[in-house]
Amino acid sequence: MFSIGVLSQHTGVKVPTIRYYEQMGLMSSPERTDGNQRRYGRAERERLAFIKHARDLGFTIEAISSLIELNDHPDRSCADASKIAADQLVHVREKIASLTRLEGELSRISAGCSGKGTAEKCYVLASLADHARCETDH
Amino acid sequence: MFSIGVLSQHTGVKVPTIRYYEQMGLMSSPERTDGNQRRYGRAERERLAFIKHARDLGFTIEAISSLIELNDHPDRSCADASKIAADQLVHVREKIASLTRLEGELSRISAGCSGKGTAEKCYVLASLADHARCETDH
DNA sequence: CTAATTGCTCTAGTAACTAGAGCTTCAAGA
DNA sequence: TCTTGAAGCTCTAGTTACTAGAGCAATTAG
Repeated sequence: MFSIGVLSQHTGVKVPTIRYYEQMGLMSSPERTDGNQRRYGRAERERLAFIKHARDLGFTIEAISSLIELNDHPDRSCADASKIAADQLVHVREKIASLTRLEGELSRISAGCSGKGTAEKCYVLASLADHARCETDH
Repeated sequence: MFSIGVLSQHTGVKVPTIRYYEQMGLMSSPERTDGNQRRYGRAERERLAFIKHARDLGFTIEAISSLIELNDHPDRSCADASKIAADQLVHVREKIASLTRLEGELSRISAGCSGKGTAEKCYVLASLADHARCETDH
């Protein structure tokens, strides 16, 4: 059994974040010492690693709740897990596409200004003021 | 002079968002009717269009404040505006890079599961439980 | 003149934490 | 055994950029 600080070091999840996950119901309430401090075991470390990995992949807390629920019931169909992962993939791809459009516009705007002139003739400011200068929708 | 609803329609910025921008100091307090309703003119519409365009490009409210400040002082150097745009470009590129890494991992994980088996053997769940299965850092 | 629409302010909620106050417990050395 | 400093506890509030809702007042079209 180890303390929340040790669990934090093992998993790379900050101490307040672990307590936050407990509050949100992602982690169940652990055992406590007589002095009311949390004590964790191997199972909890694995669950937290699962959560961290999913968060790193951009899953929401809500999605992770569903994934954990499934993980705790090995006999159920994994259709939901499959769908959650597929949805997240779509979400990430949409974000990449949208950011890539922004990147094009921004690099054009940024390249147009050396930063050595005055605000009056600044290409950055002029571009922001006049949407018609843009090449793509956004 | 037109109302906040008309300004909203002209710019595509929602009414509560316009009031929020005013509260945040991005928009200055407009004239009011005797009945205390906001009335806007051409200059305000242009400023709001500027703000919307910058928000669409992902600039923060704080960055937009600086950009507006510069826009209001045509004689100043545009070095700050240039830097803000360049920083934002870097930020967007970093995000794209990070999301692209996620996309690779997620598509691998998602492809490994048809959704037709049980949770026990689910590749999605197994992948989340075991970071060692991943090919890249994240 | 009336009714429907729009506007007003204020508070609280969203996601996923993070920071801080003020207090208690633990662990290791003297 | 005592002490002291680190770590832990709970609770509240702050972060970003809005969004939703309550309860009321003003405007405008017919």
